[in-house]
Amino acid sequence: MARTASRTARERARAELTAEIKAEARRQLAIHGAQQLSLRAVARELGMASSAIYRYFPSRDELLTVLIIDAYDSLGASAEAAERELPRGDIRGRWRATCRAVRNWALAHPHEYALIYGSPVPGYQAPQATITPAGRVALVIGGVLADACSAPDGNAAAPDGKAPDGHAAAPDGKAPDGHAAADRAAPPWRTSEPLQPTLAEQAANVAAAIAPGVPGPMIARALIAWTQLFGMISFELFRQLVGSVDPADDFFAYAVEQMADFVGLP
Amino acid sequence: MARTASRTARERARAELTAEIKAEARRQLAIHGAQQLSLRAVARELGMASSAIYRYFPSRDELLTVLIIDAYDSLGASAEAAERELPRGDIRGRWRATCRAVRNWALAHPHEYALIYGSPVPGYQAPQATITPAGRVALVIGGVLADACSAPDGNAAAPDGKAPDGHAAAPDGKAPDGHAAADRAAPPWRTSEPLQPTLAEQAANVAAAIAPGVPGPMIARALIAWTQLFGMISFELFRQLVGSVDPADDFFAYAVEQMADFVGLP
DNA sequence: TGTACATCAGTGAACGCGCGTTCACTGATGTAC
DNA sequence: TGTACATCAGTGAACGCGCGTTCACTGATGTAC
Repeated sequence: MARTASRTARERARAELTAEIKAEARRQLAIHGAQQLSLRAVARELGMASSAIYRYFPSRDELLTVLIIDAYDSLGASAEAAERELPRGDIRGRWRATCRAVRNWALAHPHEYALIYGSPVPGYQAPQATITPAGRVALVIGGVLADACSAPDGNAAAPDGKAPDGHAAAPDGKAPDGHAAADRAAPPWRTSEPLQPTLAEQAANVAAAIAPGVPGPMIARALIAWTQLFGMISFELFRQLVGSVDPADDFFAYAVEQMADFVGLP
Repeated sequence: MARTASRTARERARAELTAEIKAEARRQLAIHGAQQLSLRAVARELGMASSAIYRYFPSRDELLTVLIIDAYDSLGASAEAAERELPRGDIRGRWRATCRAVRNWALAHPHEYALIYGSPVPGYQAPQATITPAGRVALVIGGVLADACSAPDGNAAAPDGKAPDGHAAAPDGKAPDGHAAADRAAPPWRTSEPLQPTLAEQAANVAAAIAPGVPGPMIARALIAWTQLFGMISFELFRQLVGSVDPADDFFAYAVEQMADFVGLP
């Protein structure tokens, strides 16, 4: 008992310092960018010898990798938490919440966003360990798409047996939030041209990985919306919208609804 | 005469070396990225003393600025050249050509693309001189939008007096390239909700700057397509599509057509 | 055309700096008996 | 509970490196008369 207590005491000290190093590294990131992340500067700021960092991270690149994984996980957790709060049947609400969570996280952590979605650090090869955390947001979106397809106005029953709430068509043929009911009657991806073979195969692979049961054209449109979402956020963060739609709040909200329509979400 | 000749001789030598320095700097950019761009390395590679560079560029940041301006100009010139080749009436062809030119340029000059559309270099503030070249592609797109609105199936006469060629509706109610004629009868931005006040104002400003006469909702949709285009290219270049739609050629072509429909181009 | 002078390109040494990483070391913390 | 030993965190000096920028200089090119 005393043994485990003291062992965990040392381990806890270690965990705390590891966290402090990461926190300071993130702070440096915010000031100087990923490529200038300096172990010496981190150590200096923490009041310890630069060589001490090597007790916690074997090299600068390892520290960078951990920061990348943490960033993906932090973003993924935000998106998951936001999406989880909505009733399963509120497909559009879940889409909206996910998009907003991504943007809010990006605005709150601009340099961590740049670290994972900006230009890659030259000479740095992202290791295997980043793949799973990098996919978390995509998985959330995939779930929304899958539920959209298996919802009552789709082609199968909702998996959780709940009816989608708050989205019955209004008597004037418009949804309560003002979207054309025609979108619901004939999802856009049903009326557009079929996909080219290569794209169809890629879409099928994506569906198998994150959105089982979702037809190819809807996946293809969702991929367009996906690149739009991150393109818009990147432009906002990297000051490419200054002079046009800056501040971008209204534009963002508009784009999220338009893309929901475009993908064919109810 | 002899005086001007000899003066231009020296000036030409200067111009040539300036170009060589920029070329070598671009090569370094491709290997190490913008932040690691080193005047010493450039000089070394050119076989001259590092101090000699200062006869041509007053500082590292000035060199970076010139590279950025060159990159915007090179991209802009590509887009303009590609778009210019198509008949004015072929709105969708011009849109397509512009999008393709942007992607092709990005694939051919990935590090220059990263320099202008990647994460900003920390501590580097883009000077005034970059603004005009940065807007060239946007101007091309603006022209396409403006012509789309003043075309015969729009609400005014084509400004150059030429009728759009090759885009008469086919008898089956489909356009020759398979897009639903409904798009043409009622452009999507006519049926969607009105814009929020802030967004409407921003759209009006954008229209005034690059696409006179284009209605706000079409501008807003074009801005969505704009961010989609660059988001897609950035994801392709920054290896964010690996595992889904990589290679991205088919996906790109698909997205370009879908976005043309989305914006409401004939 | 020839000479005296001014301009300019390019040199090489030096400045002061920060970096990642290694290494032999000191002390404190934890473990086994 | 106390002692002998092993493990581990943290130190400080040193390694070799590359960087941006300055400066006094040499020699070639251009200019004025």
